[in-house]
Amino acid sequence: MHMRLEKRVTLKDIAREAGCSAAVVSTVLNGAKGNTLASEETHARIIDIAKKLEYHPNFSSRSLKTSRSRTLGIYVQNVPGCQLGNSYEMQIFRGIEQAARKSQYDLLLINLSSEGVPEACAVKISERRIDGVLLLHADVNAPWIDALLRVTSNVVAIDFNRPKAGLDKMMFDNIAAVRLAVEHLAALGHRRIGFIGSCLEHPEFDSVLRVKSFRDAVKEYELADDERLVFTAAYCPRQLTKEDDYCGLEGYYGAEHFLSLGDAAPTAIIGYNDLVAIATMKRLIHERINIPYSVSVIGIDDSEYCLYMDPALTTIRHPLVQMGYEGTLQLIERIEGSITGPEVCRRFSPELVLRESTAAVSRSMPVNTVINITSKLRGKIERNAEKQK
Amino acid sequence: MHMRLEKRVTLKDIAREAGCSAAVVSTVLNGAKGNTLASEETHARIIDIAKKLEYHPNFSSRSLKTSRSRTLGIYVQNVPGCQLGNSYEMQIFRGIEQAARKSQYDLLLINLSSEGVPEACAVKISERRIDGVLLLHADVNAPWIDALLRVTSNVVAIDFNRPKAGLDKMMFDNIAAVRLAVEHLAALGHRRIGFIGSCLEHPEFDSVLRVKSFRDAVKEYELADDERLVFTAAYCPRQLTKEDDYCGLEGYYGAEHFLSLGDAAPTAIIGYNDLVAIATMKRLIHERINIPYSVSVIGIDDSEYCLYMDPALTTIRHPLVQMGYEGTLQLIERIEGSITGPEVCRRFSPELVLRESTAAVSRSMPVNTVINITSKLRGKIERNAEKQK
DNA sequence: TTGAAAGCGCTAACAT
DNA sequence: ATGTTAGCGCTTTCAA
Repeated sequence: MHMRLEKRVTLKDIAREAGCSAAVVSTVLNGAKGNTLASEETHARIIDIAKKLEYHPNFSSRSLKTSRSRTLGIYVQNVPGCQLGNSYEMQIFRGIEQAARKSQYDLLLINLSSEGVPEACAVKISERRIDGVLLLHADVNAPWIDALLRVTSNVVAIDFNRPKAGLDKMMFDNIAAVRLAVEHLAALGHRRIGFIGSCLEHPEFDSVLRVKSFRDAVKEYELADDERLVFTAAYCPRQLTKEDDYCGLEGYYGAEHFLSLGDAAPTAIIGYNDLVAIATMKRLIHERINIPYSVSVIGIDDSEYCLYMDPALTTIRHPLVQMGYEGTLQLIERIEGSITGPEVCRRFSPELVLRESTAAVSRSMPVNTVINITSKLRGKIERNAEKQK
Repeated sequence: MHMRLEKRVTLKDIAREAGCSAAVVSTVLNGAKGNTLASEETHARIIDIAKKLEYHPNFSSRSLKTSRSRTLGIYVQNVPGCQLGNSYEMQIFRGIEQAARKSQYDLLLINLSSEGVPEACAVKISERRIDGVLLLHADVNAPWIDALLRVTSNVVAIDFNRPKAGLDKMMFDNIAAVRLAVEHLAALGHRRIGFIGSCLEHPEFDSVLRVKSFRDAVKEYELADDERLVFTAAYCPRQLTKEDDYCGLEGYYGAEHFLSLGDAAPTAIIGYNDLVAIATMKRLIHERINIPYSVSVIGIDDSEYCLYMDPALTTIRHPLVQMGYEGTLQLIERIEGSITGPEVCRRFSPELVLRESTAAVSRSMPVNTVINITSKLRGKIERNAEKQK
């Protein structure tokens, strides 16, 4: 019972039914390539019959003929130990799917997480005549990318920030993101803002950029320019590993560091990502420090966890769905040849997501800070509704 | 520059180079179908040349000939408003990917979240000669499923619990999950356990099953059998909507209900899923109730949020990766005809994930319960390591 | 042990 | 306006 072999309807079937040749049917069904080859009448008749017979073109056949497959490959770089990527990727996927559907492309999953061989993309291009590839936070400087680019120029990298020539890139504007966080806190009256960066030996490009942006923003907004307010490996009690980093451990150590500063402690803390900010919050809460009334905390990324924290974490959001969407449209344009120019590199603007972990600077801590949980959940509902568009 | 049209190597190229016909090359490269048709020598030579020329078979061509595509379709049902599905699906995806890779199948994304037409699966089968379909928590009773089953029997539903004939199912053992939660709490000495079920007008099959399982487990473990300890719509101050449910709002109301019970309040609470348990925790924390020393809280599902809660939420885990993996192997066996029997329905066992939100029943609340965050994070690290296998 | 040939379903150049 | 034809790359039967 493994295959129901009822014969599928082909062009020939339609041709027979319509009393014409398969070629006519083909041209009619493919939109007649501009010129109205078939007569009004046959045209209508063929369309009719195709519908009646529930005709679906055989893509293999078409692909064999045209060397195109109307398929986009998705390659997600496996970031070991990173569990948080999940919802990230899914959001980008949503954008990709929307754009692909709109343009009638299908999506082939080339790599998600497994021990995927790096040359997988090139292989799929060869085997399946994939038309192009979407790279999700891939290490664009890996040698296999160059090999891939030698095979095709239909490659778009989504959510990666390293400079790299030869492919289109959809990037998150890290600089603007940090500036937005600083701006938000400054507007709330904070003057001493702490920043917790990555404590890896070789931090990701992203986090380096964020630390730098913070220092710039501090100057721009004329805030306390105190080196102790930037927590990085120098202050970290030990060299962190990748795993520590994915857990946001620097948030823990960073909080302790800031706590040790006494009067010089910041009144607001920016985590270089949400996980760090969350760990920071936990450490502060254990110290019975009220967030946000004693210290404000803000993250970057808007991962799903933010919403379930208590208080819910204010953060800076990537427009991930949009990045997926635009990246896919870009790729399709390349494929269809309407873009032939040099690579484009679009930078997507961050957005402040106001929740409960930031507040105006204040010295008095309210005695009871029971926050109605429904207000928080309401936020999620609205966000969902908006996402459903 | 939209396509590099360097000609791909074909069987013919190899044949020419090897001085034999394409037919021989084909048989050799396809594993010679058991019998050693080609001479030892030509065999080796052909393999060699294929490697040298970096030959990759053209799948379209093969598919055109065989009507098979070595492709599995993935259809993820769009559950409106449900953001939490993300990491769920990704975990199942991982399992699917592993199995598919192992068996050399590729994965086509048929539907993720958009307004995907329900007949999409059947269309892809027709157009792309997809060999089978994986349904992720789809509503198996939707009419389009029947239409699909009329086209193919190569359909496996993953993570769905409604009874349904005609397709293979990989299901989560809800009954065992609830029993496991109860068992864990009972072992900790709890005798009055509260359960918070869904408060929807028409709750999902899952949650109904979980409530029922709870009542059974209460009898089995001879716990306090007090109707007030089962919070469902009857006690809910208002009829909840789907969105409220996805936010776990019943956890909020459930906690209030239990709080109002005074001496009859439970010493431990089970949320019918993690979100509910999380909302319960929040409500209790706002009431300054210590978790786990005054009240234990446990969830079901093991969503990623659990780990970032404070205290980290003890829960019952779905073996999602495994369900994806096994479901895919099952589908492939169907496709390849090694299974022709009636549908199988595998039920996957839950697993207790011990974190910090449950503890032995106690009347004395410790004054200071600062938990070292590193122990918690350590848990994540180990889990990650284990997942990397 | 190897080769010739047919054909999967479609497209596109060319002929009518 | 419509038909004929060749061929995309592969598998597979049958013949040599």
